[in-house]
Amino acid sequence: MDLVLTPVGAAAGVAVCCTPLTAPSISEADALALATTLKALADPARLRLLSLIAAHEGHDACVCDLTEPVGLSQPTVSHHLKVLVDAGLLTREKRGVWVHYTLVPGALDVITSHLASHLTAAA
Amino acid sequence: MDLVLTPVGAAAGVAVCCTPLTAPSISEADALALATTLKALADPARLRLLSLIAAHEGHDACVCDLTEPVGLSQPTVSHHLKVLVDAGLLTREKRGVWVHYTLVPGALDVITSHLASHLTAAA
DNA sequence: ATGCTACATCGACACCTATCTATATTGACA
DNA sequence: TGTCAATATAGATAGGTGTCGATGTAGCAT
Repeated sequence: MDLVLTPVGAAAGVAVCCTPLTAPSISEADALALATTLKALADPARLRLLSLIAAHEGHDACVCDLTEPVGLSQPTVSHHLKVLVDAGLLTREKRGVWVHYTLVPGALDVITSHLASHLTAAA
Repeated sequence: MDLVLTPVGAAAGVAVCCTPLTAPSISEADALALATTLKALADPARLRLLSLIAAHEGHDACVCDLTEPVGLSQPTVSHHLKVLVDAGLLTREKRGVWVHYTLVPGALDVITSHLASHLTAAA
Protein backbone atom coordinates (compact mmCIF):
# COMPACT_ATOMS: atom_id res chain seq x y z
CA MET A 1 0.00 0.00 0.00
CA ASP A 2 3.02 2.25 0.16
CA LEU A 3 2.45 5.27 -1.98
CA VAL A 4 5.42 6.65 -3.79
CA LEU A 5 5.86 10.00 -2.13
CA THR A 6 7.79 12.66 -3.98
CA PRO A 7 10.92 10.91 -5.20
CA VAL A 8 12.90 14.08 -4.71
CA GLY A 9 15.18 14.90 -7.55
CA ALA A 10 14.52 11.64 -9.30
CA ALA A 11 12.97 13.30 -12.28
CA ALA A 12 14.74 16.63 -12.19
CA GLY A 13 18.27 15.35 -11.64
CA VAL A 14 18.63 17.48 -8.53
CA ALA A 15 21.50 16.52 -6.25
CA VAL A 16 20.09 14.37 -3.45
CA CYS A 17 21.77 13.47 -0.19
CA CYS A 18 21.59 9.76 -0.79
CA THR A 19 24.39 7.48 -1.95
CA PRO A 20 23.37 4.53 -4.12
CA LEU A 21 22.99 1.00 -2.80
CA THR A 22 25.67 -1.38 -3.97
CA ALA A 23 24.55 -4.54 -2.15
CA PRO A 24 21.51 -6.06 -0.46
CA SER A 25 21.16 -5.59 3.28
CA ILE A 26 20.30 -8.09 5.98
CA SER A 27 16.72 -9.34 6.10
CA GLU A 28 14.43 -8.46 8.97
CA ALA A 29 14.31 -12.10 10.06
CA ASP A 30 18.07 -12.57 9.94
CA ALA A 31 18.56 -9.36 11.90
CA LEU A 32 16.16 -10.61 14.56
CA ALA A 33 17.89 -13.97 14.83
CA LEU A 34 21.37 -12.47 14.99
CA ALA A 35 20.27 -9.91 17.57
CA THR A 36 18.75 -12.64 19.73
CA THR A 37 22.02 -14.55 19.80
CA LEU A 38 24.05 -11.41 20.40
CA LYS A 39 21.81 -10.49 23.33
CA ALA A 40 22.90 -13.73 24.98
CA LEU A 41 26.52 -12.66 24.60
CA ALA A 42 26.01 -9.03 25.55
CA ASP A 43 26.24 -9.37 29.32
CA PRO A 44 29.41 -9.14 31.41
CA ALA A 45 28.42 -12.01 33.68
CA ARG A 46 27.74 -14.30 30.74
CA LEU A 47 30.98 -13.35 29.00
CA ARG A 48 32.86 -14.19 32.18
CA LEU A 49 31.04 -17.52 32.47
CA LEU A 50 31.88 -18.42 28.88
CA SER A 51 35.48 -17.37 29.38
CA LEU A 52 35.75 -19.39 32.59
CA ILE A 53 34.37 -22.48 30.89
CA ALA A 54 36.73 -21.96 27.95
CA ALA A 55 39.60 -21.73 30.41
CA HIS A 56 38.78 -25.11 31.94
CA GLU A 57 40.23 -28.34 30.67
CA GLY A 58 38.02 -29.70 27.91
CA HIS A 59 36.04 -26.42 27.91
CA ASP A 60 33.86 -28.01 30.47
CA ALA A 61 32.94 -26.83 33.96
CA CYS A 62 30.37 -27.54 36.63
CA VAL A 63 28.28 -24.85 38.28
CA CYS A 64 30.29 -25.13 41.47
CA ASP A 65 33.35 -24.06 39.48
CA LEU A 66 31.60 -20.93 38.28
CA THR A 67 29.53 -19.47 41.09
CA GLU A 68 32.33 -18.23 43.27
CA PRO A 69 34.56 -16.68 40.54
CA VAL A 70 31.81 -14.51 39.10
CA GLY A 71 30.65 -13.32 42.51
CA LEU A 72 26.95 -13.77 41.89
CA SER A 73 24.35 -15.85 43.68
CA GLN A 74 23.88 -19.45 42.60
CA PRO A 75 20.36 -18.84 41.17
CA THR A 76 21.67 -15.94 39.11
CA VAL A 77 24.50 -18.05 37.70
CA SER A 78 22.02 -20.78 36.90
CA HIS A 79 19.86 -18.26 35.09
CA HIS A 80 22.74 -17.01 32.96
CA LEU A 81 23.80 -20.54 32.08
CA LYS A 82 20.29 -21.29 30.92
CA VAL A 83 20.35 -18.23 28.67
CA LEU A 84 23.61 -19.43 27.14
CA VAL A 85 22.26 -22.94 26.59
CA ASP A 86 19.11 -21.56 24.98
CA ALA A 87 21.29 -19.48 22.67
CA GLY A 88 23.16 -22.59 21.56
CA LEU A 89 26.46 -21.50 23.05
CA LEU A 90 26.64 -24.16 25.77
CA THR A 91 25.44 -27.69 26.29
CA ARG A 92 24.24 -29.04 29.63
CA GLU A 93 25.05 -32.49 30.95
CA LYS A 94 24.13 -33.95 34.30
CA ARG A 95 26.76 -36.15 35.96
CA GLY A 96 25.42 -37.48 39.22
CA VAL A 97 24.80 -34.57 41.52
CA TRP A 98 26.73 -32.14 39.39
CA VAL A 99 25.83 -30.42 36.17
CA HIS A 100 28.51 -29.75 33.60
CA TYR A 101 28.36 -27.04 30.99
CA THR A 102 30.46 -27.32 27.86
CA LEU A 103 31.24 -24.88 25.07
CA VAL A 104 29.56 -25.69 21.77
CA PRO A 105 32.46 -25.86 19.29
CA GLY A 106 32.11 -23.37 16.46
CA ALA A 107 29.08 -21.60 17.87
CA LEU A 108 31.00 -18.38 18.16
CA ASP A 109 32.36 -18.72 14.63
CA VAL A 110 28.85 -18.91 13.26
CA ILE A 111 27.99 -15.63 14.94
CA THR A 112 31.10 -13.80 13.84
CA SER A 113 30.85 -15.02 10.27
CA HIS A 114 27.25 -13.84 10.06
CA LEU A 115 28.33 -10.47 11.41
CA ALA A 116 31.14 -10.25 8.91
CA SER A 117 29.04 -11.25 5.93
CA HIS A 118 26.32 -8.73 6.64
CA LEU A 119 28.20 -5.81 8.07
CA THR A 120 31.39 -5.45 6.15
CA ALA A 121 32.41 -4.11 2.81
CA ALA A 122 32.93 -6.59 0.01
CA ALA A 123 36.52 -5.50 -0.63
CA MET B 1 37.41 -11.89 54.42
CA ASP B 2 36.43 -15.07 52.62
CA LEU B 3 36.92 -18.01 54.90
CA VAL B 4 38.15 -21.18 53.31
CA LEU B 5 35.16 -23.44 53.61
CA THR B 6 35.76 -27.18 53.35
CA PRO B 7 37.91 -27.55 50.22
CA VAL B 8 36.16 -30.81 49.44
CA GLY B 9 38.49 -33.59 48.47
CA ALA B 10 41.53 -31.37 48.49
CA ALA B 11 43.14 -33.23 51.35
CA ALA B 12 41.55 -36.63 50.96
CA GLY B 13 42.00 -37.02 47.22
CA VAL B 14 38.29 -37.61 46.78
CA ALA B 15 36.99 -37.24 43.24
CA VAL B 16 35.64 -33.72 42.86
CA CYS B 17 33.39 -32.41 40.12
CA CYS B 18 35.75 -29.72 39.00
CA THR B 19 38.06 -29.81 36.01
CA PRO B 20 41.32 -27.91 36.33
CA LEU B 21 41.91 -24.47 34.85
CA THR B 22 44.26 -24.41 31.90
CA ALA B 23 44.18 -20.71 31.09
CA PRO B 24 43.26 -17.36 32.60
CA SER B 25 39.76 -16.06 31.99
CA ILE B 26 38.60 -12.61 30.93
CA SER B 27 38.89 -9.81 33.48
CA GLU B 28 35.84 -8.21 34.98
CA ALA B 29 36.68 -4.89 33.31
CA ASP B 30 37.24 -6.45 29.90
CA ALA B 31 33.98 -8.36 30.20
CA LEU B 32 32.13 -5.16 30.99
CA ALA B 33 33.68 -3.30 28.07
CA LEU B 34 33.01 -6.11 25.61
CA ALA B 35 29.44 -6.51 26.85
CA THR B 36 28.80 -2.79 26.44
CA THR B 37 29.89 -2.91 22.82
CA LEU B 38 27.96 -6.09 22.14
CA LYS B 39 24.81 -4.52 23.60
CA ALA B 40 25.03 -1.88 20.89
CA LEU B 41 25.07 -4.64 18.28
CA ALA B 42 22.42 -6.81 19.91
CA ASP B 43 19.35 -5.12 18.48
CA PRO B 44 17.62 -6.02 15.22
CA ALA B 45 17.00 -2.40 14.25
CA ARG B 46 20.66 -1.48 14.77
CA LEU B 47 21.87 -4.53 12.86
CA ARG B 48 19.66 -3.51 9.97
CA LEU B 49 20.94 0.05 10.11
CA LEU B 50 24.54 -1.12 10.07
CA SER B 51 23.82 -3.49 7.22
CA LEU B 52 22.05 -0.78 5.25
CA ILE B 53 24.97 1.59 5.70
CA ALA B 54 27.40 -1.17 4.73
CA ALA B 55 25.35 -1.76 1.60
CA HIS B 56 25.64 1.87 0.52
CA GLU B 57 28.42 3.14 -1.65
CA GLY B 58 31.34 4.14 0.53
CA HIS B 59 29.61 2.61 3.55
CA ASP B 60 28.05 5.93 4.05
CA ALA B 61 24.40 6.90 4.29
CA CYS B 62 22.28 9.79 5.45
CA VAL B 63 19.37 9.44 7.85
CA CYS B 64 16.87 9.96 5.07
CA ASP B 65 18.26 6.81 3.44
CA LEU B 66 17.64 4.78 6.54
CA THR B 67 14.35 5.81 8.10
CA GLU B 68 12.02 4.36 5.51
CA PRO B 69 13.76 0.96 5.01
CA VAL B 70 13.77 0.07 8.70
CA GLY B 71 10.15 1.10 9.19
CA LEU B 72 10.70 3.04 12.40
CA SER B 73 10.01 6.64 13.28
CA GLN B 74 12.70 9.20 12.56
CA PRO B 75 13.44 9.89 16.25
CA THR B 76 13.85 6.18 16.91
CA VAL B 77 16.27 5.81 14.03
CA SER B 78 18.17 8.83 15.31
CA HIS B 79 18.36 7.23 18.74
CA HIS B 80 19.75 3.97 17.37
CA LEU B 81 22.34 5.80 15.29
CA LYS B 82 23.50 7.65 18.37
CA VAL B 83 23.93 4.36 20.21
CA LEU B 84 26.05 3.03 17.36
CA VAL B 85 28.18 6.17 17.27
CA ASP B 86 28.70 6.03 21.04
CA ALA B 87 29.79 2.41 20.66
CA GLY B 88 32.40 3.44 18.12
CA LEU B 89 30.78 1.56 15.25
CA LEU B 90 29.76 4.61 13.23
CA THR B 91 30.98 8.14 12.70
CA ARG B 92 28.70 11.11 12.26
CA GLU B 93 29.32 13.90 9.78
CA LYS B 94 27.07 16.82 9.03
CA ARG B 95 26.84 17.90 5.39
CA GLY B 96 24.61 20.89 5.07
CA VAL B 97 21.13 19.90 6.12
CA TRP B 98 21.90 16.24 6.01
CA VAL B 99 23.80 14.05 8.40
CA HIS B 100 25.87 11.17 7.07
CA TYR B 101 26.78 8.11 9.05
CA THR B 102 29.75 6.01 8.03
CA LEU B 103 31.00 2.63 9.15
CA VAL B 104 34.17 2.74 11.25
CA PRO B 105 36.58 0.42 9.39
CA GLY B 106 37.78 -2.46 11.49
CA ALA B 107 35.49 -1.76 14.44
CA LEU B 108 33.77 -5.07 13.97
CA ASP B 109 37.08 -6.91 13.67
CA VAL B 110 38.14 -5.59 17.06
CA ILE B 111 35.00 -7.01 18.63
CA THR B 112 35.25 -10.40 16.99
CA SER B 113 38.93 -10.78 17.75
CA HIS B 114 38.30 -9.99 21.40
CA LEU B 115 35.55 -12.57 21.43
CA ALA B 116 37.77 -15.15 19.82
CA SER B 117 40.73 -14.53 22.10
CA HIS B 118 38.71 -14.83 25.27
CA LEU B 119 36.16 -17.42 24.40
CA THR B 120 37.84 -20.06 22.34
CA ALA B 121 40.16 -22.93 22.98
CA ALA B 122 43.84 -22.39 22.34
CA ALA B 123 44.09 -25.33 19.96
C1' DA C 1 14.58 -43.96 55.23
C1' DT C 2 16.78 -39.66 56.24
C1' DG C 3 19.53 -36.14 55.66
C1' DC C 4 22.84 -33.57 52.87
C1' DT C 5 24.44 -31.36 48.75
C1' DA C 6 24.12 -29.42 43.97
C1' DC C 7 21.33 -27.20 41.08
C1' DA C 8 16.85 -25.29 39.18
C1' DT C 9 12.61 -22.72 39.58
C1' DC C 10 9.59 -19.10 41.54
C1' DG C 11 8.22 -14.56 42.77
C1' DA C 12 9.46 -9.96 43.53
C1' DC C 13 11.77 -5.73 42.63
C1' DA C 14 14.67 -2.20 40.56
C1' DC C 15 16.58 -0.74 36.50
C1' DC C 16 17.20 -0.32 31.69
C1' DT C 17 15.54 0.24 26.90
C1' DA C 18 12.85 0.55 22.57
C1' DT C 19 9.35 3.07 20.95
C1' DC C 20 6.28 6.83 20.21
C1' DT C 21 4.53 11.94 19.90
C1' DA C 22 5.67 16.57 20.48
C1' DT C 23 9.02 20.05 20.25
C1' DA C 24 13.50 22.22 19.60
C1' DT C 25 17.53 23.10 16.64
C1' DT C 26 19.98 23.91 12.61
C1' DG C 27 20.89 25.01 7.90
C1' DA C 28 19.27 26.34 3.11
C1' DC C 29 16.73 29.35 0.42
C1' DA C 30 13.53 32.92 -1.16
C1' DT D 1 13.96 37.78 7.86
C1' DG D 2 10.92 34.18 7.59
C1' DT D 3 9.74 29.68 6.09
C1' DC D 4 10.68 24.98 5.10
C1' DA D 5 13.16 20.62 5.55
C1' DA D 6 16.35 17.44 8.04
C1' DT D 7 17.73 15.87 12.27
C1' DA D 8 18.10 15.86 17.36
C1' DT D 9 16.19 16.16 21.98
C1' DA D 10 12.61 15.72 25.60
C1' DG D 11 9.09 13.35 27.97
C1' DA D 12 6.19 9.41 28.54
C1' DT D 13 5.17 4.56 28.57
C1' DA D 14 5.26 -0.39 28.03
C1' DG D 15 7.96 -4.27 28.17
C1' DG D 16 12.30 -6.62 29.05
C1' DT D 17 16.14 -8.15 32.20
C1' DG D 18 19.50 -8.83 35.99
C1' DT D 19 19.46 -9.73 40.61
C1' DC D 20 18.13 -11.64 44.91
C1' DG D 21 15.97 -14.71 48.73
C1' DA D 22 13.02 -18.58 49.30
C1' DT D 23 11.76 -22.89 47.89
C1' DG D 24 11.57 -27.14 45.04
C1' DT D 25 14.00 -31.34 43.08
C1' DA D 26 17.14 -34.91 42.44
C1' DG D 27 20.97 -37.83 43.44
C1' DC D 28 24.44 -39.64 46.93
C1' DA D 29 25.76 -41.36 51.54
C1' DT D 30 25.14 -42.83 56.05
